[in-house]
Amino acid sequence: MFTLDQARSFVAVAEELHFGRAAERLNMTQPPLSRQIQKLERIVGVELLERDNRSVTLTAAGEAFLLEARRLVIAAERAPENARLIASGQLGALRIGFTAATGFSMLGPFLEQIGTKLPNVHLELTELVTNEQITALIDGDLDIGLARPPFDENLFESVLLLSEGLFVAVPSGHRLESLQRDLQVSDLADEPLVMHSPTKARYFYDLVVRQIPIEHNNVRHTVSQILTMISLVAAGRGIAFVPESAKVLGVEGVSYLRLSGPIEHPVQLHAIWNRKSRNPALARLIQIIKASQPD
Amino acid sequence: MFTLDQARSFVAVAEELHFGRAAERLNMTQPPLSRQIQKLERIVGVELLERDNRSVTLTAAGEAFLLEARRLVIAAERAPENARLIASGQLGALRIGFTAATGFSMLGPFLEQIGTKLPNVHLELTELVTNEQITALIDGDLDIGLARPPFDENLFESVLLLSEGLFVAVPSGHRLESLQRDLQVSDLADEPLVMHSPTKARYFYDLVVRQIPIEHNNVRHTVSQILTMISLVAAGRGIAFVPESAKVLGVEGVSYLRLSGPIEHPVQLHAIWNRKSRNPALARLIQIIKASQPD
DNA sequence: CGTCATTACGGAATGCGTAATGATA
DNA sequence: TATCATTACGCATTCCGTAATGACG
Repeated sequence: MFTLDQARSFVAVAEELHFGRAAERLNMTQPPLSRQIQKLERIVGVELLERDNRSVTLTAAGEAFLLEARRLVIAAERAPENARLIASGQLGALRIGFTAATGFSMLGPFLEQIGTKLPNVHLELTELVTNEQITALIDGDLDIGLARPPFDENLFESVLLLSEGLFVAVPSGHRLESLQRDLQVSDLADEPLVMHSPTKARYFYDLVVRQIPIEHNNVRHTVSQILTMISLVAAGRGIAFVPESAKVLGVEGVSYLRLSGPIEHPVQLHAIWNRKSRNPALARLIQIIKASQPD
Repeated sequence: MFTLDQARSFVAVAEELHFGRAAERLNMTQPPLSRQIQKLERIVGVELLERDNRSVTLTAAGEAFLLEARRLVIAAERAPENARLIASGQLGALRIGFTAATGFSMLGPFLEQIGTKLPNVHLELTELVTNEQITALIDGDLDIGLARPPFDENLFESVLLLSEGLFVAVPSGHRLESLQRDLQVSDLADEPLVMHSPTKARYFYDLVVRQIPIEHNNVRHTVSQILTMISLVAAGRGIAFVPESAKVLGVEGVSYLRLSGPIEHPVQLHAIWNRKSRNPALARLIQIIKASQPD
């Protein structure tokens, strides 16, 4: 097989139609150039140039080969470009997992920021609950997740993106609404509840249970998605504990009441990624996240 | 710039994900392969493979570069193919000149034959009188012509393709037609003539003059193209000397009468080409012509 | 200890540049 | 004789293969 150098040499000679000038252009002397062309012709098995000692001409075969050689040289010169961009994280793909709740608050600005800073990185979005994100991250099916704690510190690194208040969603016109103040835990006794699934929405479940003594008799439904909860609240099936960002869901017939508690913003959202990930675009994204969240 | 060998090496390693097997596939030992990959990575400026001493994995950049490298290697392997085909005359283009008269007899079968034997050679056709063909052949604007003698033997080589009888074209119902036999030169005395141009259709002019004592007073028109002549004959402007193949023109109101002479088939058609031509497709065509016309 | 990639080293091949040769107008 | 491609030759570099080393389960 011939060499890219030979192809480049041939292109130069074919364009100059003069070994001397071509050699100059290639920063070499004529003799080695002459030999390279001869070698190329031997490899291709065809006379590419007609030298009649006064002028150099392309043969018909040479003309065809010139096109191929040029394409080849150009392709070779450009080949590393993408690889370099990908390695620097400026080009590539990021597979982002997010929970339904984040989809309505955090996700938009988050993607906006990535899109601005990494315009050539393709973003692939998947809605997954935290647990699903964890396994996807472990399996390498996801690059980064927007999820709730806790995470295994050995496997994952994370950054706190957002803390927000815990609210109580009630059907519009509910008696609690008329209190006209932040709710206390004691206000909620005996209220029928739409609760989080202790397995699929463990974070919220634990968060709520930690703050409020739940009467399990009051639990009417157990669901895993915020939107489902709120729909059930709207349908008058009970009240539910939701993050402040659930307000933007804009479901009709639901009011949101702040719940007082020991921590002002107990509901946390983290960006989380696998420490083993080798995706350069992720590394880049992490830099960006850390730079904009310096805590 | 990296080497095609390095690209090929990389493709092998990336596909095998194992230096040992890749080396085997490349018919070499591991150490040089390892070095080639390192060198490639240094040139590209990026880590393409992740070696963790138990397994080899592609990095994101390596994955992108693999695609480029594969394309490059394949393109390089195929590049000589067309050049070789062109050099052997099996691919390329032939610019063929022909006279109007040949267009109606010889040209069809001639092209048919080329098309069968050289299916991948593009045929470009131009209608030119012999003189124009000669200059086009000299200028390199034509590869081969179908023309009438004489040719400069120093510049051109030629092969006799066809000899045919000389006929007299007369308006239908002409008195000569009623003779019911081949015409003699003496039959034509005092007939008004549509004659060939001594410059543009020199071959026919000379041919006719050599055989028949032309009374220049009888010459009504001087034209260069057979079809024009016959149209004038049909219009009753006189009689004309034409090759037998003119019959197939099928002009209404014209009859063709054989003219006896010293030579039975005095009208010759040659394939003619420039000895200096370097078009391999022409060389191939000449072989074919000579093989089918062994004289 | 076995596997597999990498480094160390010696010898062969490749490839450059300078000098000489050859061919052509 | 001048120009330009090609061959001759010596030297530096590249690159292979064998052998040794290193990392990891």
